[in-house]
Amino acid sequence: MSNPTQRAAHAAAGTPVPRLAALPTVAQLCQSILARHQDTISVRKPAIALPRLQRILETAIDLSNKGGFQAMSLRDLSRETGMSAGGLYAYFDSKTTLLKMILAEVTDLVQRVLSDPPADVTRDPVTHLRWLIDTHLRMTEALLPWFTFAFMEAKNFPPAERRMAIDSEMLTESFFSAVVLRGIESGAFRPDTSPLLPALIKPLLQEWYVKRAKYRRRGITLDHYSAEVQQVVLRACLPEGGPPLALITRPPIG
Amino acid sequence: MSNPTQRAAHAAAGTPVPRLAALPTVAQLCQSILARHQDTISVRKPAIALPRLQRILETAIDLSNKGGFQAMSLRDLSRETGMSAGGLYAYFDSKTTLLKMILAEVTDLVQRVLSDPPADVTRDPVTHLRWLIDTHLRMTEALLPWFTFAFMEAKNFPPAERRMAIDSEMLTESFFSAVVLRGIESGAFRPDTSPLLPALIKPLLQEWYVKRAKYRRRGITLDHYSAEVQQVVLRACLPEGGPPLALITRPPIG
DNA sequence: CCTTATCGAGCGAGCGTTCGGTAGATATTG
DNA sequence: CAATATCTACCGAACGCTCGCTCGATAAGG
Repeated sequence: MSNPTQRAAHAAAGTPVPRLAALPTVAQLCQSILARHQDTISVRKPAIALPRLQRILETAIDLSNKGGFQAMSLRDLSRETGMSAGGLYAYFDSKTTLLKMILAEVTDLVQRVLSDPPADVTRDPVTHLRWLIDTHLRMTEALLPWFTFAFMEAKNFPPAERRMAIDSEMLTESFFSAVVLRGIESGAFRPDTSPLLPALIKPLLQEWYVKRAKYRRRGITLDHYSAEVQQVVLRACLPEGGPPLALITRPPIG
Repeated sequence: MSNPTQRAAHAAAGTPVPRLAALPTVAQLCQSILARHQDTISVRKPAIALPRLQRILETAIDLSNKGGFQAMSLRDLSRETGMSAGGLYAYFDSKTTLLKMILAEVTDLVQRVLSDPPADVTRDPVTHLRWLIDTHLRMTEALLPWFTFAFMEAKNFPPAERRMAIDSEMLTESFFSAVVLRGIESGAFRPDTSPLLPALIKPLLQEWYVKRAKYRRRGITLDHYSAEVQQVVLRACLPEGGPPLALITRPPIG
């Protein structure tokens, strides 16, 4: 597959990527949403508001993920949550607000997680790039319904929210852009690395959660998928004669 | 960027990819739809039916592409086409049928075009793979609103249509799979080429028409994008030491 | 007993769809 | 070739229904 010389060179590229910091739980996301919407949520006691809000959001996401947000009626949501139509309106003032709650939280989460890499990751661009890819994949895996929702609904937005979704995407791309640029400057990446590469990474990451069922059916694990995407991306930007990329995989979680 | 030895090797990989056969015009697509739905379209004279149907479909696609198919009411469509609500129903028997008309035509088109490569393209896997990528991109570019529609609406389908969309996607992937496999067998591609690679190509092609506005804003041309995707894909499956991939571009149309 | 949280019937608007009606083109007839 | 009959393509008001949302009534806890 590769000669020993290649195997010896660029050994750093084979180093395991550190695991991402602990992701927030769904309850923590809901707490954040609750805090952000104090003025529109009329229920005051957190002990009551938090579990109710969580149930509403999770149910709304579930219902939306089959058939779309528009197709989910508040009667559906009422039946499925066990709350009345009026009761729901203690937690949001319009159906659109409900959508914005979820979306804002997801985009905020992406920014928070990707902008906070462990110190030892940022030392070299190869590790940093691999960390970004792997972390994004693991984050979407852990909160799959939330990201599926965000992806599926972002397209049919009123202009204001659409703009928010676009900005969020640009931000994600900018994380990849920055690392690729740094890699080129430091000589770790080939100088003729395509400036389009950062834009091409995003759809490869989205593919994982958008087509999740397909990869589950085929028995592809997250570790496997992550390694393959890292491989494709690194082959596009690393100089030739590097280490055998097939060996680049993440250590099992533990 | 690359040494002369590399430049000499695998010269075939730098050969221009033949252009795709002429794509159908929108009028031809509508004619095909008209033929396929003779029994549900009650207007008999083609001289009347064809331009009307085309106006209806193009308007429906346009309206759907801002806000989604569900959000487009038949009153909107009626106003925008200048036809009455009842008049529209001479061309489809339900709103869902309208959607199916467009979708079936798009998936059929993909199959027809991708399964019919020029003879000289199929000789070697590298050229064939590049032709598939380039042709898919050019097809979606030529019929951008149709593909945007198909992509955006495929998600929120009733089970039967959803299955159709999935099958269509699998078919597209199978074109890439077949070529990659043939390339591995013939020794043109590295034997450890990821079996996931064909699945990863699709999102890179979708990216072009889904985010068309973004690339237009950045001044990225189709030729440029096509070349970059070819580069990323080929780097993932070609053995090292091949020709300088940056030189692989398509000849200008003309 | 007042505050807080929830209920659920009901409102107006808008949806996809239908259907009786009609103008104009086309065919038939004497 | 005029007169009549038929048909074609379309109109648009109206129907039944579901939607997001409201609001007065009600229940529960301190």
